[in-house]
Amino acid sequence: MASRARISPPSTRSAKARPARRAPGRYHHGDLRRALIEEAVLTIQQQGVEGLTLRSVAERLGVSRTALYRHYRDKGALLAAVAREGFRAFGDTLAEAFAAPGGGPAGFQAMGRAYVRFAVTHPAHYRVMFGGFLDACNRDPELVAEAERSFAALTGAIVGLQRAGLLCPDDPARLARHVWAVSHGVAMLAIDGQLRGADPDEEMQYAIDRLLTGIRKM
Amino acid sequence: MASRARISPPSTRSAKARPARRAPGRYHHGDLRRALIEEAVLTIQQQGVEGLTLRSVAERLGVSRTALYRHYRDKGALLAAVAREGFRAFGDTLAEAFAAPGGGPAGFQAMGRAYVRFAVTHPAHYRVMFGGFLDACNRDPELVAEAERSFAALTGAIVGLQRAGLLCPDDPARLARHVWAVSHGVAMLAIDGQLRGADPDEEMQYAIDRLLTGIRKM
DNA sequence: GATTAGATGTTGACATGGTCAACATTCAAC
DNA sequence: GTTGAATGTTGACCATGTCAACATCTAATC
Repeated sequence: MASRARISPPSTRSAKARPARRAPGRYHHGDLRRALIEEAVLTIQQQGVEGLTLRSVAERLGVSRTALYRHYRDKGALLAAVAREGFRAFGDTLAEAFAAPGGGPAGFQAMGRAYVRFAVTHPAHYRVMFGGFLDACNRDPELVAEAERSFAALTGAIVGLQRAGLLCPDDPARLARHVWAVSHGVAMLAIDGQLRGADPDEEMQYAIDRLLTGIRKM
Repeated sequence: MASRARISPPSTRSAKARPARRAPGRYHHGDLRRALIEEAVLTIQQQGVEGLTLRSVAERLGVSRTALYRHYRDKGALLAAVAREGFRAFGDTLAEAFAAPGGGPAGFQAMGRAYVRFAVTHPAHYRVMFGGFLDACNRDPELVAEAERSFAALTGAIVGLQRAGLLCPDDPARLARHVWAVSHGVAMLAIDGQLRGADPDEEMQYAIDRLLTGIRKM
């Protein structure tokens, strides 16, 4: 049950999960690499990806504006790091949600709910992960690998249900793309505030039900 | 069958749909307001929304960098205009697709296909429309009205199918949100190039089929 | 046709932001 | 302690959005 990756691991930091500023009087920060990601995430949550500036991140961490370049090639690399961390936590979340009820149909549904819940809980990560802010050059292999792992979790669950005779026998990859599209659609609308007041959790539960049984009148 | 709004009306321009540059020697452009939108769309298609700069748009139109401000309050207003035009064409496209086969189930399916086709054909518009690039302040009433009209086209189609006893009797607005989420998910994955080589049209047709009948084994 | 007000477009300037080059400080291994 | 690598700083440059002041054109009026 222990997760492999937590986005904000419980640490000695304040309850607000504020990234560590450099201790006063010290020249080195200590863990600037990590603090940069955390502060970037915070900023994105507050002001959106477009509102993210390296200078404000540096200032908030009490560090000069170019200190970042010792750890990331450029702004895109920082965003890629955010995305990579996001995919790692995302994959873990999906896998855990599926495994918790012992897999099977309950696990499948739990995974769907966890998908949207992750997006709503970590909109900054989700937006960077899927918002197309990453240049092709910034899609480092590690990032792609993490993304593949997330997708594999979904495909695996589908294959399991098919073996149990609970899902139609279409190509698992095809089914997975469809399930992903549905989840992605709900997630995007939810974090873009376009659900017209509907509750994201309930919206996704409805989507899962309709996903399984369809909307045609029986 | 005549559409109320075409995104690129057939005009005297070249086949490349290049927006008109200012005629050499002339002080006024003639229709800068419209040319700005077209050039913005072109740029977004080529370089993404983040790659859009007012200066390059102006330069491409052979106009000074601040000429834009005689027609739009700021960059956001230009994007809002792009979105508004997009929603107008989008609503028309959906309505036409539904009406062409005489409505009913065939119209519903056609509308779904048209949804994704629009996104794939006009990714720049679609991204601006749904990508969250519009500030709340830029959501002018006209834009919201056009968006509502698009959504109403979908809801209307659903109500029709319900009356014909072809769809489950859930709240039409709820059903519409679900159908929209599915379509939006496929569309976003398609224009983000995340369909792993799958054909968007076929992907959407599959989604429609599963949307109607579900993925559970019969 | 001359006048003139409003529409349209231009130039110069400024603030913000990403990034590079050169330099400073600290840490860690010897 | 010495020293090379890691880490951080300062100054500068360029691109971009935007404002203020000015220039030019169009169209309506006399």
